[in-house]
Amino acid sequence: MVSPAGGIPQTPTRVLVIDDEPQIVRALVINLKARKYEVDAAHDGATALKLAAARHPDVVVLDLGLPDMDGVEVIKGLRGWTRVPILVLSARHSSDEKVEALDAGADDYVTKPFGMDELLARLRAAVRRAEPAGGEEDDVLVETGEFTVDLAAKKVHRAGKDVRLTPTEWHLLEVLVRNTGRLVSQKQLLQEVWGPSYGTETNYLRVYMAQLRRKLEADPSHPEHFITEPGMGYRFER
Amino acid sequence: MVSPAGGIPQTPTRVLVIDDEPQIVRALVINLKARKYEVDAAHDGATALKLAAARHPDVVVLDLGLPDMDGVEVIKGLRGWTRVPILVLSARHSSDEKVEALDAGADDYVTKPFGMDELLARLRAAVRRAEPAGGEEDDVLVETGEFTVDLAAKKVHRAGKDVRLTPTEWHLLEVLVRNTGRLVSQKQLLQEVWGPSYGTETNYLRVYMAQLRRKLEADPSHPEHFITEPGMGYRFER
DNA sequence: GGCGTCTTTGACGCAACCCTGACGCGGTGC
DNA sequence: GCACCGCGTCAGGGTTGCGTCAAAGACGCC
Repeated sequence: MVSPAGGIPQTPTRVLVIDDEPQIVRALVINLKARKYEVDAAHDGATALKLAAARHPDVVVLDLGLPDMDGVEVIKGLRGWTRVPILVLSARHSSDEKVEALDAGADDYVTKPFGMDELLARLRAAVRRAEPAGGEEDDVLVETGEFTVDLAAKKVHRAGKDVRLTPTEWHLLEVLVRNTGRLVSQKQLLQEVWGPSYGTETNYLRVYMAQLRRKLEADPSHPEHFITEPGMGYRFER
Repeated sequence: MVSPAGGIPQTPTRVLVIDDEPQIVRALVINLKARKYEVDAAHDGATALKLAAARHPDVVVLDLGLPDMDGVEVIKGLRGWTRVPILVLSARHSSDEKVEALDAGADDYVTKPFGMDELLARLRAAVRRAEPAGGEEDDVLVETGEFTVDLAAKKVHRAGKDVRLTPTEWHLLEVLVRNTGRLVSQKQLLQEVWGPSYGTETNYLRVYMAQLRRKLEADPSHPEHFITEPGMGYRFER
């Protein structure tokens, strides 16, 4: 229900469908594309392995009954180099087959005929748990010429040292940095930092903007990064 | 059949079984213990949530039909603070139920009656993929100028000797070290160490941080590694 | 059943943070 | 040219949060 971790526009999830029955592939592709997945399809194991290597899918849906090789071999082939979630489809209900596939490295096993809703739900579950735990750590680093803001670690670095910020200072900085280059209205700042019932206490802003500038700007009285837009709000520029 | 990933003598995998039918619980417990799993059992949702918080299982087996609360609520209760794999058991075959449980955060869904072999295979799959990705051995040893933390062996070494830590002290240290350099909020620390229902008892933190510092810092009253960020949380620095 | 260890709880001093009010300055509009 | 409004700056005081210590309660072990 919620887009994972942050409001960044997510790149679409890439699915690799491996099945030799055209009607199943068609049904899957239609349903997946309707839900904004990006879909590749393969009809045999060899192509599947090549496609997986080339496209690096986020999740694999694999039918065990392939013309050219055993499905379990495909699983092992994938597991040799990737931990991508593998969702196995199969007509076989036998317990042994399931155990074999799962122990070879499959993540889930669905027997045909399957309900599309259930399959999609299992797919969502597989993708969800493959998401990185907490640490993204890549783009959370915002740098300017004078200081660096690490949004994940909640750290500010400047001139080789860590800068100590109070909770309110940090909160204010965070809102501004998350809107780098954009104007943030005074009301929005007040409500995000001090709570929804605040909206007019612009003196708070003045005091705390001054603190931020004093701690981060080279020349606090002539700010280059924390820009005042008179009557409107503030803007953070890198 | 194979001890998961690596030759390190593994601590046993801890399973939490939640089911109100005694015979199912018995069957599961017997089979799991025979395979060297460590097993806890709960017969209702409330005890289950408490047990999960207290014992931190590596995987949860959850029957949706509980006497005191909806199984989906148990899933949500767990997902509020942990990503532990959840394997759902249910007598319901309905597709909607499956979708609801999976989307609430379950990892797998098995309908009763189930084959024990299959269940165990699915359990192995769930535990396997929850393991940390390939890069072990990098972070299991964290060294500072004064002491060394071995996350795998659960040991702390300092000045040529092992430092004795109580379970709570260790748990707190572990959370901090796994987030080296990052700020960890008081709420997150409390919930990870004491359980999801704790979030405001910051006095616990104060007491245990003091213990850690006394045991590990050169000058406990001027800590260099366990840094307080007033009003926000704590941070471990190497 | 007694003992030791670990956890929880309370009280106290101190430092840090947040709020508040006063003042000066520059720009805008009348 | 003057008054007004919005912004930046500074310093003081109330409040909160943190570190420390000590003692009681809970738990497991022998």
